[in-house]
Amino acid sequence: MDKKYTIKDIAKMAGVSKGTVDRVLHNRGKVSPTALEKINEVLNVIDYEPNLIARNLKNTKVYRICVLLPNPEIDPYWLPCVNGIQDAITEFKAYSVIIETHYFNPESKKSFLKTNEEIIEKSPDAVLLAPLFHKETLEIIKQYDELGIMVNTFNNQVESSSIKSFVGQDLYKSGRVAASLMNLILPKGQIAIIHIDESLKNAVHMQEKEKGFRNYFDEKNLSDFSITTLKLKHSNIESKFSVFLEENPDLKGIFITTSKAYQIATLLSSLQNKKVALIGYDLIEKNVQFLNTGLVHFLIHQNQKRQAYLGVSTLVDHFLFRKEIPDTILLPIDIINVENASFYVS
Amino acid sequence: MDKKYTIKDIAKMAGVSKGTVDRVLHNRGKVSPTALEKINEVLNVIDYEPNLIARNLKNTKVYRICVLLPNPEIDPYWLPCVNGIQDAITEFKAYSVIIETHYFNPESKKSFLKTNEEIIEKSPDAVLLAPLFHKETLEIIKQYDELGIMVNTFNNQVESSSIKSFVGQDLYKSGRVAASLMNLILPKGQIAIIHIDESLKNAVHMQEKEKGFRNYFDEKNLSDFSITTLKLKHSNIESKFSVFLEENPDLKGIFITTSKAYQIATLLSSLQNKKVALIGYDLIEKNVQFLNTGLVHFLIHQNQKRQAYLGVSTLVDHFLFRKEIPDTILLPIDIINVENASFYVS
DNA sequence: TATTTTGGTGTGTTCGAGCACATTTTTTGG
DNA sequence: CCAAAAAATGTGCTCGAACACACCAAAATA
Repeated sequence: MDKKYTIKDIAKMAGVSKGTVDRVLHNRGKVSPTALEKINEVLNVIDYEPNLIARNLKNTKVYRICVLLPNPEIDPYWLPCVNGIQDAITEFKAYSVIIETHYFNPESKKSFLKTNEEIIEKSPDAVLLAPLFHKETLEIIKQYDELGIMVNTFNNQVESSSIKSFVGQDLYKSGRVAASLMNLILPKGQIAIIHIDESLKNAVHMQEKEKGFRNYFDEKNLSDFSITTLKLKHSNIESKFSVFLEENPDLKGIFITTSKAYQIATLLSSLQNKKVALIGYDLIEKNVQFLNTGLVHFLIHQNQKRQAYLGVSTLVDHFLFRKEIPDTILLPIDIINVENASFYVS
Repeated sequence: MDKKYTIKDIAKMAGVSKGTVDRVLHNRGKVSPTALEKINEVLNVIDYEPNLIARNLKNTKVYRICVLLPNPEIDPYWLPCVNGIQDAITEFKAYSVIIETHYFNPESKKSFLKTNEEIIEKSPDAVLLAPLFHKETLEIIKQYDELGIMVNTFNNQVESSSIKSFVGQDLYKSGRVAASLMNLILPKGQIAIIHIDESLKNAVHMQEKEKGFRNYFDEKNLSDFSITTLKLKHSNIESKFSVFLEENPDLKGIFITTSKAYQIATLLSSLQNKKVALIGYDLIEKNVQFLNTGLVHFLIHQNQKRQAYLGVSTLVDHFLFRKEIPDTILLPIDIINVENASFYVS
């Protein structure tokens, strides 16, 4: 159990050459029954594990992994992902992999398609993408599939047999988690679900969260609550939200399904006498600030950094160390309040 | 940026031999200023990263890492740690490391010392230990230090310059997290902090949590709360706790500082009309069951599995890949309720 | 019987870093 | 100026797996 055996050791023990052992280990045939038996006997006794380091040294192929995600300068939501990818690049720079990041404009399907064309030009071994646009994603996945390029996704789930793996969160469940926390803060009253988003690209995301949130209250038969949905865009937040507040003076809680909770918190902070429970998503700086001031009660951590990191690292582990790629990696739904936030912000 | 450069490439570019490049890279001296300059010029232009795989291949030393922790058959609290170590063993079995687990009886200082002697016999390169007994730990750490054996710790923090690293949680902060959740569940009333433990070995653990818990309420000047501490042992839980309940009929919440919340929950479940908020530690099966039935409101996840895994993996990364070992790894204080529990139980 | 085809086996080289040692060049001192 | 010492540089081997290829036998074919 102590020693690490090598092919040479096995060869010596079985009284054959390392070439024969190698043929047995890889079922390459051309081995006599006598030799096969002798080698198998040895293999049954010892616990042979091929040295991964030596195995890889011979492999001079440089694997190329392209990551495709929205430009974080346009939407800072994606900044943590870039950091996660950067971590992976640093970690794996000493190995024969090249990890490249490509940005597209999250407001433009055209940009998404164009960036994919650029990636295909580079003929990578795998791509990791944030498939914001459903229809377009299916189109380009078909192309990748034909070219034999492996496709992994993160953040958004798209059903396709050509997608090898998905890293993300169970959004429905995360809506339920938010609901359970809201239920804890409030004994009863009116709750608003607010979707803040520029385009419809996150529609599925937000809907799943809403479903989970509503389902929690439905299931519990909590008739003391009434739930309203409100859709906002950046351009109309202030006006539309103030109207909503006026029309619903008894509003007790708000669940914001995107990372823009700070925008609602900002508006509420100007109305001193308003006391509304806020639950939102993502540990971006502005949100954490409002967590500290007490205006935001809970944040749900989507851990995009780790999503992106895992998306890349499973690919690297696959190419370099022949590890299996899991179909789905669902990250835990971390509950964050002011007391434990500091351990999650990297 | 694309190609991975090798020492041979650098040698060719600088017009010298790979031996000279090697001497420059390792400051081994015996290099003329002319050669040094030529090589440095090349190094400034390209981005050389030595191939970790090749570097390690030459290193035939088999590193031995011994892990020392309480026998999980005596205290199942340690079962997740064993799983974490098992994960590490599986992951690293193809590398030149041997990871061994040694158990001691958590009730016996003698057993702790004896197991340490056994480990010293094996002359490992590093040990990872759960330092349950403070005084004894300092003793044996001295021995390890003299033998040049690296010592890392997890679960319990012990201050010593001879300890290279600690993986665990900020217990004070975790007490505060528990308090913040309790404060959310209860508007006011009496709260009990219950320590359930057979021996005093976890005294520091429990005290720190209590400190954090009390500090939260002190800081907020929440005079609507009164906090009592109760110490229990397995043998007297039932009797002592029922007496306590009778004497404190207005008890509204209980914070259990160990993983034994299920024991309190069991007792409370027999008293139907009692409605007390329970917050405890650790996602052991019985605790999660009570989370599901609603008797336990929150659990704080100490993530022992990951603690143990990280304790081992940082050592392996250090020996094999020359990674730095961080002084302290503080895992996040995960807040668990019935809705997100399933993502954390491994 | 001579020659090709197989089946079975062992040998040798490669990967990149690291280091020991051999070789060449330069410097020093008598 | 030459020998010896010192400095600088290059060569060659090693690690373990993987695979190409060389080799030798026995069997199949001409």
